[in-house]
Formats: sequence, structure tokens, C-alpha cells
Amino acid sequence: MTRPTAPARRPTDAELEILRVLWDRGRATVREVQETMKMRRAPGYTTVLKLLQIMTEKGLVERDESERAHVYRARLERQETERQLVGDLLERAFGGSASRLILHALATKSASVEEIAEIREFLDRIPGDKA
Amino acid sequence: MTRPTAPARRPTDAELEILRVLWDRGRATVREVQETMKMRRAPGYTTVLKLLQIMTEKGLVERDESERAHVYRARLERQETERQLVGDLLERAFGGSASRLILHALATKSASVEEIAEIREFLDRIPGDKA
DNA sequence: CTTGTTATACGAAATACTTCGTACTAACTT
DNA sequence: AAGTTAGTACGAAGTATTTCGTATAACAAG
Repeated sequence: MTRPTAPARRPTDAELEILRVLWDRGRATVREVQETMKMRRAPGYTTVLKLLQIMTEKGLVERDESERAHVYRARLERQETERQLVGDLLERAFGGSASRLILHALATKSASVEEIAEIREFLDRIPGDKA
Repeated sequence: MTRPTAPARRPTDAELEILRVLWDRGRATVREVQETMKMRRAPGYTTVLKLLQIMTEKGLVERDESERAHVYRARLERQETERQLVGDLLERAFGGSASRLILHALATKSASVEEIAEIREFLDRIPGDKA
């Protein structure tokens, strides 16, 4: 009865947590990922395994099976996935208006002085901005 | 076997689309929401009805049943929900670093000259920024 | 009053997400 | 060789999301 739902264009919550571990470490076994994640969420070993298997099917990660303990790594660069996530939110919630999203992000006050300087520099380098 | 999943802290895709219609119109019947959505996604009438019923249970929207055709409106301001969504992405993908998120948003090039000026003004008003 | 229109309510189906148990296998220990 | 350890594979359960059909009630037109 259900029209096939449009394919999810973004990693799920659990997938993103795993990807972040892989981005930080470059490559990791299931055990290593799970140990690292125990800090935050503490999913069981087989849960992480299952997720990595699914992520392999989806093409989110690559698996090296040459060793007994398979070694995984992210298929996309962190930057690329971040770009997708931001683009997705931009469309879904802000109708593509980057500034509205940015003002919210700035309002979280989590930006440090250095970060703000970095943002200024970036603004200065945007072509066509004559302000 | 499954530990109850932590409650989703954000509206789903379909819910967000409906909320956007309600924010734009202020209040609307199922019919009005569905007509407006036909442009983009074209879900059937009863689908929109069901979603609004669920959203009522969740407390995302309020229902006025005084007329035959119930009238719905969003419980939270657009701003508040946007803030939640941005905060959520910030945590999930950027570890709270607003500037990394912002640089991605800026890189989409969808920000107009006016918007960039607005962002600059906002930056200037951030206390403690002596750049 | 009968018929057609428009509404809500409700249930059910299909997919997706997350979790973990169980089975099995390879490797290491004693 | 037998037992222990550490790994993968697989299936299943529970919640969530999205979709729509069907039933039913209210209302409007003849």
C-alpha cells in the first residue's frame, strides 16, 4: 500500500555516530568502533557490527576483509557528508536560505572568537559581496 | 529485545513539511494543508489527516475542533523549531562547532549579498568579539 | 428523504531504524 | 584434542515513519 519512500539522503543518527569514529580514526575494526562509542551511547558489540554490515551494503563504508577482524573506513570524506547534511537541512527547514540557518548557528554562542574571525575571512572571500 | 529508542527530538520530514505550511498560513484545515502541499510532494488527503492526528498526539500542533473541519496550527514558533533543528545537527554532526556548520552553509553560495550583510551585522553584535 | 459530498477516525501495510540474541567459525591455550 | 576466546553472519523484535483504504458521520441538494 505504501509508495516506496524516497531514499533517505542522509545517514541516520546511529550511522553518523559510527562515521564520526571512522573519520577520527581513519580505519577501525568493529571492536575499536564499539570501544570508542562506549563513551557516549554504549550500543552492544553486535549492534555496531550489524550497523556496519548495513552501512557496507548501503555503500557508506568500505570493508577490508583480508584480516580476521574486518577493517572499516568511511567511503565519503567527512567534509562531503557534512556538506550533504547541511544542504539537506537547508532545503528541508529553511527553503535554501543559508543566512537564516547561519543566524541560528551563530545564536548558539558556541562560536569562539577565533571561529568568528574565520567566518569573517570567509565572508570577505565571497565574490560579488561588495558590502 | 529492543531498548526503547530515545525519543526523536525533532520533527520528521513529513511533519516538517506540514509545519512549514502551518507557519506560512498561521492556521489551516487538513484540506488547506493538503492543497498547499500538492505542489511539492502530493500526499493523499487521508495521509495528511493522519499525520496531523499524530502530530496532535505528539503535541506538535494544536487542533481547534469547534468547526466541522478541524483547524490546526503549530504549537511552536517557526524560530523555535528551527533553533532545535540547527542545534541538533550541530551536536550530531559538528560536535557543537558552529563555525564548521556555518562555513558549509556559506559554501552553498545561496546567500545573497543582502544576506551576507546581515550576517556581518550579526557578527559585529556578538559580545566579546574583538576582531 | 435519498443521494452525493466532505469530514474525521481508525486500522493496516510497507519501509526504515536500532537493538540484540543465537549460531557458527577461526584461532588461541592448555 | 578439548576448551576458551573473539570474530562474523543472520534473523528477529520493537519502535517509528509514511502511506492509504475503509467505515462512518455530517451536511447539502434535489
